[in-house]
Amino acid sequence: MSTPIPPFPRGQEPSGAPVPLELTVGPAAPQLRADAARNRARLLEAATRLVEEHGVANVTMEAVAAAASVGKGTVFRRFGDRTGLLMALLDHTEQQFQAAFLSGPPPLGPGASPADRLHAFGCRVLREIHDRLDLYLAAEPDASRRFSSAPYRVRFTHVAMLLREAVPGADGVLLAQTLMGYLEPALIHHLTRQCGMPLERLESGWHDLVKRTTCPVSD
Amino acid sequence: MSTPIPPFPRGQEPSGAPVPLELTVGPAAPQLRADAARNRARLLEAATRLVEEHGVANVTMEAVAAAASVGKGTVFRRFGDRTGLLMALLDHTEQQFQAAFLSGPPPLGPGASPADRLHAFGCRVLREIHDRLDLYLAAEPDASRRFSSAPYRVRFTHVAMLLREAVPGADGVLLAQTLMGYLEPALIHHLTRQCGMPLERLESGWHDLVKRTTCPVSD
DNA sequence: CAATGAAGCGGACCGAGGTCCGCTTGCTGG
DNA sequence: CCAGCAAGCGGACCTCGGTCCGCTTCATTG
Repeated sequence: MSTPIPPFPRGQEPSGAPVPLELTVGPAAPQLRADAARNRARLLEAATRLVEEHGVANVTMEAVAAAASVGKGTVFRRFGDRTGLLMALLDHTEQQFQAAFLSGPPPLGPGASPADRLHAFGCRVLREIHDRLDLYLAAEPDASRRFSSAPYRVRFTHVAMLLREAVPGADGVLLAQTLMGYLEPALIHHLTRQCGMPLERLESGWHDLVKRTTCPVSD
Repeated sequence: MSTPIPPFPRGQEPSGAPVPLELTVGPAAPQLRADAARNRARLLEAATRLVEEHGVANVTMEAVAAAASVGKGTVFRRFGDRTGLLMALLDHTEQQFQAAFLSGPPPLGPGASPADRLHAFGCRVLREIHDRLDLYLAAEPDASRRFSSAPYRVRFTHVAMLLREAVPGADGVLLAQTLMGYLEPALIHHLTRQCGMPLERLESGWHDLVKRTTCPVSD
């Protein structure tokens, strides 16, 4: 039961504010000191290289630290934990994706009908995760944080909003969680790699799911 | 890439047969030697006690071994890993539940309509998981095995069967995975504990989801 | 009942994630 | 330019899950 927030390791954090440090998408980066920013960049570069050389499963935190010529403690200070580091590797893509569905052109962005946006959203996520499946699997936070991570919350909120618009009477939050569940990396892994399904089938499944979800239901 | 099957630690396993060792529901228990069976029982008893005394999060494998007066290696030999041990703690309940929906009285068991059985199934699972949430959370296997565990497969197969019956035209497998996703311990944890939703709302959500899923959809 | 070998046992050992804390360094205000 | 100090650093250290392998014990067979 210790404070789970890594950015302020020694003293108490200044106030009750969470100060998300590793925002992974967010407006105000915490304004790193010059050397810290340099180390952060070196770590991300080293991690990227190691991941593509040895596969994410064989990349240890110590190895990343060594490859970046940095102490192990520095990695944890910067990224909190392994999940944080791996999520940071996905951050750039994530930001582009968020921009696309928040303010990009339709059908993903505003301008199309909510249903159409949902259809586009799922397909985009399916493809994105499918393309970098190992990384997404490894970056998956543990159960208790799965739903609190910044990227998840943004996606979830978006889906919930579209759903409320498309099917006003329903419990948008629960339906949104259900739809989000279909897009879990672990499920995509299971269906494509363990069951051998082609991605197209998952896409059809998504379209079907959206249709069923957005169709009005009696009672 | 070593053999992930723990029951045959030294030599090669006799054939290609998986021989599930920790069946966690299954017909033929592997016929343990007398001392092994005794140790298994002691371990389960010790684990149960430690879990209710200190909470599952604070129970280490070494502590369980010590409490059962057994070597640490024995715990791993018997249960494979921590997840295996925790799943074994849920096994008894799981078997009862399986019996109930496979051959018990309606609406859970055969005799009711597939839709009614689905409704009953979800509510039962929600309540069961809700009642022992911490244990279910801790016993959740890692992503790559979530869908391969015996209990999951049994439940999933059941749901898929009911769905194929209730809505013949659809992709039963994908719909079943979607419904199963709604019953994930991690999601139930998030909604009830982190969002503060009452269980009744989750149940309503399940009913709604089943309705939408089983309603015929055009095109 | 004795021999035999497979199943089981235990605890030393290992690797990796994560923490701690004394030292260093880049910023800032005087 | 200097002093002060918070931010940052690094690597020893800890914990815990998981493995290994030589020894023991149970069951079986003749």
